[in-house]
Amino acid sequence: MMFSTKAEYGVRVMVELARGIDGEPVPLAEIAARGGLPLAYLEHLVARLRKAGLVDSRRGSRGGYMLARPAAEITMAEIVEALEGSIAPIECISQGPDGSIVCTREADPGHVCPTKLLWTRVRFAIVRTLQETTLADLLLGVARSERPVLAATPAGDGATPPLGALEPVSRRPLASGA
Amino acid sequence: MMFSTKAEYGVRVMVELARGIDGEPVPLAEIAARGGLPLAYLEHLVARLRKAGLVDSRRGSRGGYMLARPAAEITMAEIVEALEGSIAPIECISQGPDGSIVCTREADPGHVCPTKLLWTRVRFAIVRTLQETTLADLLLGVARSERPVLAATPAGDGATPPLGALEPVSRRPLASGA
DNA sequence: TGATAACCTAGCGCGCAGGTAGGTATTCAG
DNA sequence: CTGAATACCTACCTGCGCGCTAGGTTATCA
Repeated sequence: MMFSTKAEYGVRVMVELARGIDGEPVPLAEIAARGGLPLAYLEHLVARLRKAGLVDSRRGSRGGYMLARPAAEITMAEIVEALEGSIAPIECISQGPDGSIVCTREADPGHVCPTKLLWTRVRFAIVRTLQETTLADLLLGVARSERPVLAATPAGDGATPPLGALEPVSRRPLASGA
Repeated sequence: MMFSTKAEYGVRVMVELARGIDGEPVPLAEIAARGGLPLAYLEHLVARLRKAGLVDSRRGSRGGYMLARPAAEITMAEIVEALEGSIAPIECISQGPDGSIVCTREADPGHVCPTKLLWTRVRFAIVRTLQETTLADLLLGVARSERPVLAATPAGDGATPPLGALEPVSRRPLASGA
């Protein structure tokens, strides 16, 4: 609904690569078959990942793809942005060349867009989460598989609409080294 | 890109309503004209807002829309959800009837989807941000630049550190040359 | 009584996500 | 050397939902 299948499939591909034996490339066909995903489509996605320097490839027989870096040093932000392009919650909010957040409808310098604050916050929340989660985190989450996920909806709070159960972000790895 | 114009326009409408004189309805045509937005389209959006109990209406001459509650008691989460439906970062993640987060591709009880953790986190980050921001916050932000709840302070706009500064995607291979 | 504005239902175009198709280049096993 | 396996590339297709329009019917006020 918000991110496309590019991000969804792409992250799955990266997880599969992270699971492979170190140094041994994983053929894309294997990943496609295992996940029930269209191979030809994955090829497009993995091409972007390669251009972004997230995966390396080996051609020919016994070839395939492998992570360009250790899983702990690859953040979801890198993966998602390589696939989806610059992250923006809505059309009118984007990131200028200098890194500043600009609002399309805020042409007049005098006029301040009241909604800019909201979308800036939302964008930051998303980006931060994507950056704080590494590929290694996803693998760990699977290893310690059956966590007691809290399924309680705090609907008692009159003002709060139906919201989901959530898992706390417990770790914050994010070594700033890239 | 992620939220549609429904959310964008809808929030703008709500801001305009919040600016109106208390008790005096604001005609939608006025909001449309002021924001340069298509009136007929806004009618659809405001209909959803009304069904969600966020706005009240008065028909006929001198009619219009007004907030159903004080601006400080209306969260962005309510607005966005009324317009966009249940908030989910991607297709395969949705909220079950019991409030728990379910993953479409995770049918097998034995098999744990490794990417579920990521999207659950992302969803939570978005929802929390939307809930922590009220309509009144946006008005205040316009009146005076206030420190946001999250450290997302865009006050200087240069305040997007390497952390928040995702490299723009280097490849635009679209080249759909006519 | 006429103007104003909410309210309702139906439809439409077109961009694009999501996927196919078919080819070429490279590497390995035997 | 040959053929299979695999990455890599370019082009094309297609359904559908977003964003918007159209044209009506009620309700309310001056």
